[in-house]
Amino acid sequence: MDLDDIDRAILKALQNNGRITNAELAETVGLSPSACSRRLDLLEKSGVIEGYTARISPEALGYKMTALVHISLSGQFARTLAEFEEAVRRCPNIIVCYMVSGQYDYILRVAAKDLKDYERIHRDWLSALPHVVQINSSFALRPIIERLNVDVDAAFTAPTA
Amino acid sequence: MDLDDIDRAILKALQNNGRITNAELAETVGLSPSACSRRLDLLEKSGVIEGYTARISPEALGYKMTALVHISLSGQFARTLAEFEEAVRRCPNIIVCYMVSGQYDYILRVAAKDLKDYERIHRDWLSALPHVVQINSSFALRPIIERLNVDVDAAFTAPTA
DNA sequence: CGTGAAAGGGTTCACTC
DNA sequence: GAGTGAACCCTTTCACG
Repeated sequence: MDLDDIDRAILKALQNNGRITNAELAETVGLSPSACSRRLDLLEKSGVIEGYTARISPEALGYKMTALVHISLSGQFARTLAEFEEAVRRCPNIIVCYMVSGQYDYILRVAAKDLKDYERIHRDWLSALPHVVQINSSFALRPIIERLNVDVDAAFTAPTA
Repeated sequence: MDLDDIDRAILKALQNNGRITNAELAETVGLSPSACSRRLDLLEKSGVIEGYTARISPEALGYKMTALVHISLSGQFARTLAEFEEAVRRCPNIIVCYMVSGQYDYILRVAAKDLKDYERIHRDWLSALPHVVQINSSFALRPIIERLNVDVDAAFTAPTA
C-alpha cells in the first residue's frame, strides 16, 4: 500500500497515542473527521496498522528481570525447528524469539519476576525445550531503549543508500 | 499498586485491543461504564498502563530486516557508558538496546530496510558509536514471537518459585 | 478524494447507595 | 467502591462537491 504524507502523520500520531480520538487525529493531521476516519479504516484493513495495544508496565506485573538467551539446536531440519518453535510458543515468559544467523540458532528475550523466578523458568521451560544443545543466558542490567517499531518519520527521511 | 481480578481483566482486554471503547470494556469485565472508567483512570495515572500505541507493520514502512547486534566497549566508566548510550538514542534504527551481563556490554535490535540499508546504518551509525571495540551483527531470519509484554494472566497464575 | 450534517452511540459528570 | 441518568461530545455514514 502506498502511503502519503497524511497517512504517515496518522501513523505517527497513533504510534504516540493509540487511543487518540478520530476527531483529535483529524485535527492533528489537518483533515476533516470523516476523511480521517476513512483513511484510518484503509490503514487498518490493509494491514499497515496491525492492531492497538496498551503498554503495561512490566514492574506493575512483578517483572523486574529481562534475560537474553542464546540457544543452539542439534540440527536445522524443518521438523527440529518446528518442534522447538512450538514449545517456545507455549512459554508465556518468552516475549521475543528470533531465529538468527551466526553462532547461535535462536535469540530469546525472557521476562522473569526475579532471579528465583528465572531459575524456575530455566529449569521448567528453557531446559525442557526440545533439541537444545546449548543455552547461554545473559541479563539486561538496564534497558536503554525499548521501542515497538522504528519511528514513522525515519522510515521516509532516511537516505535510500 | 494492588491489582485485583477486575483490574487484570481490564489490562488483558486492553493488551488485546488498545482501542476498545470504555463501554465494551465495561461489558467485557462485567462492570458499569462509569466504574470501569474510574478504574481505567487509576491504572493510567498510577503508571500501570504506560500508554497506548498502534502496532504498525514494519514491512509497510519498508523494514524487511532485523539485525541483532552485540557490542563491547573499551571500558565501563560511567562517562563511557553515558556517551555511548546518548549516541545510541540518536539512531532511529536502533529499536531496542539493553546493557547486559556476560561476554558483551550491549545487545541492540536494529531495523533496516534491506542489506544495503543495513550497510549504511552500520557505517554511519554503529561504527560511529563512541568507545566501541567490538561489533558482532547477526540477522533475524524469522521472527517466531514478538510480544510487547508478558501475558497479564501469566503474571498471576505462575508459581512463585 | 474531501466536506458537511444527522443519527446513533460513548464518555463523563454529579448523585446515590 | 459501584450503579444511574443526563448532557455533551465523538464516530459513522451518506449525499454532495
